[in-house]
Amino acid sequence: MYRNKIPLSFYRQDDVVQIARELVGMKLCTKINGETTAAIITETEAYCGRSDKACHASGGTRTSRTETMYQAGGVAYVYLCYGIHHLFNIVTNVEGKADAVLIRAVKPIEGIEVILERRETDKISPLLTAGPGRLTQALGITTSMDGTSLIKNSIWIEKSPHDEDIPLIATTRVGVDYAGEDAHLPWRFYAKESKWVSQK
DNA sequence: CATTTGATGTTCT
DNA sequence: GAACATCAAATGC
Repeated sequence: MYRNKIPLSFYRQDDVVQIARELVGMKLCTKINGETTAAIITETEAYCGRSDKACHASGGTRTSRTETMYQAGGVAYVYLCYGIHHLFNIVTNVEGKADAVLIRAVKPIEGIEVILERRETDKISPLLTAGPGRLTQALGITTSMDGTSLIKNSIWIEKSPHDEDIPLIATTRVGVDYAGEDAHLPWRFYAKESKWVSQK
């Protein structure tokens, strides 16, 4: 069942923007307290530690929070946003280069009942998992998973059969107005035909 | 419908 | 003390 797991070599490539593009359509899986959930990634954003003012690690600043991003690609970077929401990122590139891809929206495909329970609702709609704070709650991802390897069996990503040739929209990232010029970079990607995205 | 506001914790000034 | 990669509920048309 785990044979389609994405290898570390994928995460350690240099071009974080290209990785963000390729992640759309792949399958994000979690297994927490014995409960497995899985969802197709529909929306991502790229953050580049060296040149991008929107990145927490811009300009090479290292803090205890961002230290995870400086690890070699293939681990989870999870941090708390606005004191409430856990945001899930995938660390990329080699050790010392702090790049990451934020997962902003997914479409649930396995473990729907568990997801409904975690979200405290009984309605299946994009409100369930479209939005960076929503999908982490739905899949059970919290800051305690910060630094977790993506080739182990609590969080991982698999290739899914239909992840080629999905029409993508490239546009500007959300909520990064403070980043000046870098706020205009077209580093947000989402599946054009999917309803499971955070906003158009 | 659109817009505003309260919740809430970690980081940095 | 301010800012922050957000969400949901409340308020204003």
